[in-house]
Amino acid sequence: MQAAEAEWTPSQCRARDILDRIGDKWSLYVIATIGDGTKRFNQLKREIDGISQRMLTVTLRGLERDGIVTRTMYPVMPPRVEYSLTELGRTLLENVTAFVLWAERHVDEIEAARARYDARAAEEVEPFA
Amino acid sequence: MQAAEAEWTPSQCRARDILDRIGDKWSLYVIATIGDGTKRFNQLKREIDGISQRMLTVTLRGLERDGIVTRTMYPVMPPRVEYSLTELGRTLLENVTAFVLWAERHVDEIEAARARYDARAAEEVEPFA
DNA sequence: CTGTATCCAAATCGATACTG
DNA sequence: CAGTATCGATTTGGATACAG
Repeated sequence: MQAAEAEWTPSQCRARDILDRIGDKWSLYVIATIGDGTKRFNQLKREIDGISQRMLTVTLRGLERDGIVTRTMYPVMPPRVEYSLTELGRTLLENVTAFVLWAERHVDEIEAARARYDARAAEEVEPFA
Repeated sequence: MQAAEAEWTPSQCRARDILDRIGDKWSLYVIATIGDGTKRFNQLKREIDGISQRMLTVTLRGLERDGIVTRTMYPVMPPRVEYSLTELGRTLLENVTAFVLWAERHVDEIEAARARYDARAAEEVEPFA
């Protein structure tokens, strides 16, 4: 397709499906919320605003499959399951944290940019109303 | 909503909608593909594998609105439009790049983890087949 | 070339009910 | 408590047609 394209692009490399996974709706939050510690299922559910039981399960399974999260089940009643990051997961956590910090640092700047953009768009519709 | 929640979690902070934006399907690739340079619309479309015209437009508008991408239009025929990162966008690019590099560095490890997980899952269905 | 508009298919997601 | 199963609503996204 892009045989003439000598340059490397992220969307064409082998890491694509890994990037896609992290780019899903919840993985980033799950990783950030587990953090350095150990968390139980419902604890995560409470702390991640808006996530449904289903999506937490699906996301955790995906991260477990990728070797980013470990799942430890204690065969007691009621069941107790603990999640924490693997060593690999903790290297990813550094990136996630950097990213969250970036967002925090620039939240005002971005909201201002949005306001400017929206005002500009409204103006173009009604220039001098 | 979460007034009783004293603890800070990334999913409840003001940066939430910013993180959500970057976590969409294409933003990361668009940012990485524009990179330090300047790219035209169809150039991006060619280099980002699998993106449709519609989604490239939608993603670029979102990034432009957030002040991450600038759009420069030359009023010629045929139209020529160039996209590049703003200063803010370039600070984000650093995070994106770190993230892409992380994925590249660990792609083998993750694929191995996936294979292990899948083998394990198959085993549990047919323990000694 | 760089879009916008419309329509439709598919994936995603949340609510609910149920299980060990 | 920690899930699984199912279903319907919503969202997303691709294909197509068309415009400046």
